[in-house]
Amino acid sequence: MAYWLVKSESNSYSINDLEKDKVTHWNGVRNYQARNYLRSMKNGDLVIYYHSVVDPIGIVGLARVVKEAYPDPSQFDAKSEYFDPKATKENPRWFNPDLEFVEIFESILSLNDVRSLKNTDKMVLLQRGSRLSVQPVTTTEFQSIRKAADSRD
DNA sequence: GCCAACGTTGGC
DNA sequence: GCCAACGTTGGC
Repeated sequence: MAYWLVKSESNSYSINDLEKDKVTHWNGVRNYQARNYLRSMKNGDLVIYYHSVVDPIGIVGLARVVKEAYPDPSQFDAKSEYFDPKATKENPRWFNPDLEFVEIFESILSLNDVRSLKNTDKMVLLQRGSRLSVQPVTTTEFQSIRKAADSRD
């Protein structure tokens, strides 16, 4: 099993929205590296949910992969902001998995909180200039975050 | 609001 | 295929 991290702005799709929806198609990503990670996700992988840009910024909870990547329908929709004229149904460009809600942490782990944990110094999230909205997370990184979240209730 | 960092585009 | 210009991301 692998671990991942996804970013979302809480005013567009927060973890509370995911809790309400139970499952969502993680679509609208238009970056090739992020897409490649999305296509690598396997059923059962755990996904750290991160709220970016909008305060409070930080890690807010967990999701799980429940359906492996399939074509993002919005790429074919000329009315969608995610429309891609170069994508065809025979040769789609963008693929996304379904994620289901797992849990909301007792409190948000800020970037500084994450920095202060053991084994997180190599996390993609903390690297200078890192803008990827889908990132791989190692087992040790995940365990540090899991432990920090559990010690806060 | 600033701006560093990065990705994408397009002229050549 | 290079690379300058531009647009976007995202923390502060």
